[in-house]
Amino acid sequence: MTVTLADVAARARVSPATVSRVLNGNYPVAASTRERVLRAVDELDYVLNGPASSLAAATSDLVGVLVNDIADPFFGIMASAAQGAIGEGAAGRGGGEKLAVVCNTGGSPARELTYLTLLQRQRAAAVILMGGSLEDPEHLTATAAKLARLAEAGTRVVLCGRPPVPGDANTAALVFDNRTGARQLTEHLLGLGHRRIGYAAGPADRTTTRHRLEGHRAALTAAGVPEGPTVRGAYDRQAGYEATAELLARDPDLTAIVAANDTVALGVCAALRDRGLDIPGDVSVAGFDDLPFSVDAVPALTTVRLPLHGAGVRAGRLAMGTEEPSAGGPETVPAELVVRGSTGRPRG
Amino acid sequence: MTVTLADVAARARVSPATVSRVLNGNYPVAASTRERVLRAVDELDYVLNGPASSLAAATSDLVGVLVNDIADPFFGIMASAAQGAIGEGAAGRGGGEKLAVVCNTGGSPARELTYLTLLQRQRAAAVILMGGSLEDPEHLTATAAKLARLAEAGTRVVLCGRPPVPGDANTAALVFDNRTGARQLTEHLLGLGHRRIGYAAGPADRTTTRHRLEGHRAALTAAGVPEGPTVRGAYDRQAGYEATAELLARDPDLTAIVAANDTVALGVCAALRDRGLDIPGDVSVAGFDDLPFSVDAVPALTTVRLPLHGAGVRAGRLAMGTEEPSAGGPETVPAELVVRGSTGRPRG
DNA sequence: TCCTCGATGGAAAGCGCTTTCTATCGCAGA
DNA sequence: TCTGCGATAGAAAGCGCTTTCCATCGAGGA
Repeated sequence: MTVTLADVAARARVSPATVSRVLNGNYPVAASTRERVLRAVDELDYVLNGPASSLAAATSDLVGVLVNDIADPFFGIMASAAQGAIGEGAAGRGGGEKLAVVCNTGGSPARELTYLTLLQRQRAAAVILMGGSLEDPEHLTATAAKLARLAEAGTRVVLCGRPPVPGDANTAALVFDNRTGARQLTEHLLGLGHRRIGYAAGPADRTTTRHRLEGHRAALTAAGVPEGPTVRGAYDRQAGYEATAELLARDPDLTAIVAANDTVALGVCAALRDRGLDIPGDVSVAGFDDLPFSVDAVPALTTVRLPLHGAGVRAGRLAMGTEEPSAGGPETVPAELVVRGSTGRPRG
Repeated sequence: MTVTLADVAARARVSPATVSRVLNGNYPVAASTRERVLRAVDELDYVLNGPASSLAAATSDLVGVLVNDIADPFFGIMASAAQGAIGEGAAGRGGGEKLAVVCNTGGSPARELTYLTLLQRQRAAAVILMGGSLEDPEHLTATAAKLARLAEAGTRVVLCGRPPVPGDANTAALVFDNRTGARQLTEHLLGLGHRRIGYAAGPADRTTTRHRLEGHRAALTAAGVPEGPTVRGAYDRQAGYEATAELLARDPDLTAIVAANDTVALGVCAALRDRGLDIPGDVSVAGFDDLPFSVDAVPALTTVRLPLHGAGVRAGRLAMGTEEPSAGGPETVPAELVVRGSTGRPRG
């Protein structure tokens, strides 16, 4: 029925061992033999049995990329970059063809753990966790334990945009400098003269949410400006829309609103427009991430750029083992303020 | 070192066979025994060896979802929906925990084939191909052959947003009604009085591009209106930006531009704005897909809505086998015209 | 000319699980 | 009390590959 290694061996008049060696290319095989084997493979249209191979070799070519929301370009861009890096890495070396797959956790801790277990089952070669995580102690512990087991079993673990597990200095980690980015953004607003700034935050208990909020507050504190209203919501446009109403209700004299990210900012803009408020004339708006559509908003969004593509590539290479993690703990991915039309001086 | 089935069996004082049966739940095991086994599993923190299991059972729990561009929400939304459906399907049944993974082909035929092979290696339970495909005869043949082999090996194949392979009536297929959607869109423009309509098309040789263009032309032909300029480009914002310059150069009196999709439309809008043209006062703009950000464009984009989420869910269920494909060939997913502010009557 | 070593190829022992095929046990029917 | 059957559990044979020994064959070196 299905063609096996043995069939190929028989056709090429060699032993199964030789076929295996030709396919894996990690053992000297005479050129003529190799060619004969490859021809047989071709003629029989043979495809290696992955499970059998993984079982015998005790490794697999699967690389898992866990993301919080695959429908969000923030993750899409990083995942795409990582997948690209993993693909080209494979092309570079001889037989290391890796299957990079992305798994969508939907931000659910349970699904995250499930995927991690499934990946562990598959004896994945590497796992990349992208994006902030829930700050629930229980989940953190469970995740840390899972990652430790994975690492122990030989799976390379890479954290990308998620703080490193405390006490575990040896898994590669890329952390986004959300704090500094957020701080610069608020400083920019402060510099323009804003003193009443609302904040449309992301979901509670998420590292990304917390870090951005901390940066925001740090800027405020440093400038001696009192903190304005803050409301929390999901990382989507509707949350931004709703947050705006709430923010304005709490302080009708707001002159600026900082959003958890660009998507939320879009919702904020929509809400403002619907109330007949001008951006940035009446209220300035700022986002975060600098996703592709941000420049197309009207007015274009002031935001903080994160080198998502670059981070994804780096994560992919770390996962492939083609690049080594930096020696001194987690690497910081810098954030860069991008000023556009959605922020301006407050009226008055 | 690593815990195996045998270890669990020893601890629970049963045979490996029994442990396997408890884990797979497809054979009667006395409640007391089952409990003892489960406790042992828990105590030893046992995780099934996927490759071994797949090898012995000749099946795996992997479901591959191939998309053209994971950074594009068009695919992100569908993939997310499919993954959700596959996850919940697993929760519903007893042990059918499936690992839905998305693979990013980047629109490259070669990568598509590579992923298909890799999935075939893994003896994937199902494969979902999302989005239009390249219309190169050679690639079509190769893909069809690959899919046939997969199906033959027991992998369920689902096409979502891609035309069915000719001559293969038995793989499940969901086809988007791009033609009708595009036609309605252009009819809408025609109804508003537009007679000089430019078209910013997607990449050549792609089914999606062709179908949308055909619908557009059909509307034009039916109305006896001559076709305006058409330029092709990628499915991204920059392509739209550049296409606009070209379109306007070819016909400075254009009163409307139809874009291949919403992302391209955003680029068109940006280009128009940069030239000081009003939308829709000077030029009307229309997109396709109705991605989430379309409503946030200013003015909000007139577009054609495709039920991406629903299609993704359906594809996921077909892949799981929890829903049967419709009997009479491929299912058509309807497109719906959504009129918003970016289209209006031409001046004069 | 004999021996040693490098280059190749084969034999065979698993990798950890699933799944027949059997064996056992207890109880209902006769 | 004996037979038979349903319900469980175990034994053992692989699933298709990788990889560690070994065996073989020439070609130099002594």
